[in-house]
Amino acid sequence: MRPVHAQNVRVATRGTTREINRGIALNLIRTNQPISRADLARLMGTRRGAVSLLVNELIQDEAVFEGATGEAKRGRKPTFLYIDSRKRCVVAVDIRPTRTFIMVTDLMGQQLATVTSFPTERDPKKFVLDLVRRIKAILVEHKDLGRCQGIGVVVPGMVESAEGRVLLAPNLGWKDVLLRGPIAAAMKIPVQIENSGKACALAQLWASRDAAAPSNFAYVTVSDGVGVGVVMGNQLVRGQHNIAGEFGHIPLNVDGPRCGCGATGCWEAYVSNLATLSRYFGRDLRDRPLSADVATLTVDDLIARARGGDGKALAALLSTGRYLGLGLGSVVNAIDPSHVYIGGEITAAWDLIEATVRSALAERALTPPAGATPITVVPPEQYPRLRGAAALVAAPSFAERVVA
Amino acid sequence: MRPVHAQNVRVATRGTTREINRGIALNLIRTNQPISRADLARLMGTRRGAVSLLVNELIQDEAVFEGATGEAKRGRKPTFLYIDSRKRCVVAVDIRPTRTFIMVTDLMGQQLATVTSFPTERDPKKFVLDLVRRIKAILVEHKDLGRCQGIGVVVPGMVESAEGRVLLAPNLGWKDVLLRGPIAAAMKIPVQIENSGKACALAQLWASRDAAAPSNFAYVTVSDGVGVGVVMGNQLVRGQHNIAGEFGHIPLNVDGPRCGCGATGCWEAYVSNLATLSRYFGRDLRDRPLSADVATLTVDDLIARARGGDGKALAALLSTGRYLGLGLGSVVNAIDPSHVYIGGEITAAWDLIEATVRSALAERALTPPAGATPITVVPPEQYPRLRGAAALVAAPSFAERVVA
DNA sequence: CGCATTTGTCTTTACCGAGGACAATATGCC
DNA sequence: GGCATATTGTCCTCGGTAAAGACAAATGCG
Repeated sequence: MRPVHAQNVRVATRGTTREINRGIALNLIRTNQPISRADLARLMGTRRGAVSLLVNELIQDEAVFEGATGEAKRGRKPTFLYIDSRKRCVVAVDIRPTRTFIMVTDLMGQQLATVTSFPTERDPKKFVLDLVRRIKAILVEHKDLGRCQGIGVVVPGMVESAEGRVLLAPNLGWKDVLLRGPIAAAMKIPVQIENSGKACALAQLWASRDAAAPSNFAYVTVSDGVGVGVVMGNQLVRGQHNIAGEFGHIPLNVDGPRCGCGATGCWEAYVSNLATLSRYFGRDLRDRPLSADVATLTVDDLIARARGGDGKALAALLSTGRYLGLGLGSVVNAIDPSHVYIGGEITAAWDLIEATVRSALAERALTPPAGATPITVVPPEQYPRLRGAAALVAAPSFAERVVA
Repeated sequence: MRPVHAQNVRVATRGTTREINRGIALNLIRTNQPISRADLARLMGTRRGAVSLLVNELIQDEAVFEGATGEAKRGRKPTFLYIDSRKRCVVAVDIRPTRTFIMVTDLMGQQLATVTSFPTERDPKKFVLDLVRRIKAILVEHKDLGRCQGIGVVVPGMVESAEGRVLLAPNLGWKDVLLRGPIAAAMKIPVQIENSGKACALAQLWASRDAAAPSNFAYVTVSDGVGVGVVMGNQLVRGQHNIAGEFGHIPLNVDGPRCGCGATGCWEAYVSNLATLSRYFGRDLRDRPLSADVATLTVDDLIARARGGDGKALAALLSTGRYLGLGLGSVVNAIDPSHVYIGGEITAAWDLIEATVRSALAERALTPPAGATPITVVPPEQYPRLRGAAALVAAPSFAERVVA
């Protein structure tokens, strides 16, 4: 139920029907490829004749191509249709406090080359120069991947979309950094910047291949910070300033520890990697200088120690698990998702902490079904952030027309 | 950006263009009435001929009627079009812990008769009998209002939409109460049940008459409990189980006071009317038995005492104001609304607490613009809950067709 | 009264899906 | 191999719709 306003309206014209169906056909090919015209017609509930015209238009535009003929039990063999991602690629960039990662994918988000990484230069100007140089090198090296359609960049912080500006990324030490312009100018390719949580949610949304996939979900990334991407009604929630989903800075306790954002007792201050490690060492690691052993220990190491019998390590993880569950309670109560995805280093210890997380969530959820909201862990090997960065570029070309 | 799935798809047919434009025309008439066909054509950016056909169809269906001819500087005078709400009415019901309110409106949500109220019967079965009897009496008394199109009921609690079941309304003492079926069966009229916060948000959404009105906002009702209705992209956010927006049970402090929902430190436990009064009296009013003076004091009385110079009363209100602002910080961080509406008894003291609320909000908001999110107070005299109940019935008939 | 202006209707044209016919292609049974 | 059957993809006609513009009706002004 959505009211229509004068300035919003996009009146349907003679071509609107075609436009809508073209988008539907393209997306059904994307999610069901390989698929024949006849099957497409069945999925769409329309005539083969109509579908043929749509498909031929898509082929003309090089959005789709005809591949091999498929097999059929009886009758004429079908011609399979595929999204045409030949000779095109997308560069995905994941900026993280210590290292930055680059991956090349096709328009479907499939990885085309090995992931490379380099230390993150903290000075924004130097960083951009460094990044551009490395992307150019990769594209020259992989000329076979075709023309680069765009660059998607994810950042652990708040991003303003219109200008591609990083408003605030405490863990990077960036504030009000204009990223898109410089990169786009140097590369002469469209560039998209987005918060990592939102990008992961977008990738998850676009990875779904059937209607059974959740259409209301939250994607929670737990790393140096906590980012949450929210999808409602198959749409990424951005909010007024593109900073919706900052559940990481909703309090567990307003009288709690100070957080990098300036407030106190944020969820992030309880469950970030630094918070987990701080609990293990029994002191706040933000207080510098760090001793050498402390500085190099990672959450992965901590998990290894916990598995190796280190009781203190396990206790720190379980404590994080409990806070993670309590915060998930806030997410569930606020948006009532059908599913929650969790990414980040802590997921490697999921078998150790799941029960704790679940019971803490159930404590705060308002109804038993909400407390039992399914949780899926996304392992780092799937590169959720980089897939999200790729989706920033690839997804819009499949975007549905918004009516009215 | 929204992917299309096989089972979701609604392929555009020959009639889809018309269907879309019919909806647009109907909504433009609603938000701009009185309006002529020619003006409508200009708003829609289409030809008068096309609009005429649409409008005549709407007139045929009795959705729109031709009223008086308007004035024009030169040329032929236009025929004004209006939404046809003649001989139709909607019954709005607001169930609250102590009293239940009934109002009769037209399809535009305009009040048609005086608001009546009666004590809320706590036993659901008896309540339904009582309510049905009273609604029937009102409809008999006001035969001139025309045929009742439906009954909208708002409840301070979580509502399951499919069956019209109240899942949990702690302040009413209701749990898993089937409301819609019994009322609909007795009245033989469609009945809609909804959470009061969601309904208020819906009414606010539908009351907007131009595109400048916020399309992302939160409506916070602070009374016996705290309800929040969230609108994103001109659409009410319901979530998977229709319990999205329960910010009232997001913690300010997980180690805080016990809340009616079973958890601890919920926002509601800090800012509900009972919490405010408890602070004033210096003890938890949920602990019975109540002494006579305590039981009858309302928040309105407390505000009067504060204005009369009662320092303790003012302190209690300011304390509530601070917690209100901290909780609003969570709302702002989670959904980044362009606007926040606040309703409830506490709004009568807005001039006393606004500064406190705003500074607490700014403390927790992540960016200065987010901290400065506009807040509008909706006074009780506008009957926001009853307008929301009416919108439950009236809004769907103007609902936009959802494509794909 | 004649002219300009505006409204609302009507006619023609073009676009597109619905429906169905049809050729091409493949399998299985005789 | 020949024939019936099934399936795919194309083609043609029909009906619904907006686009474009002509036109009559209504109104004010000189």
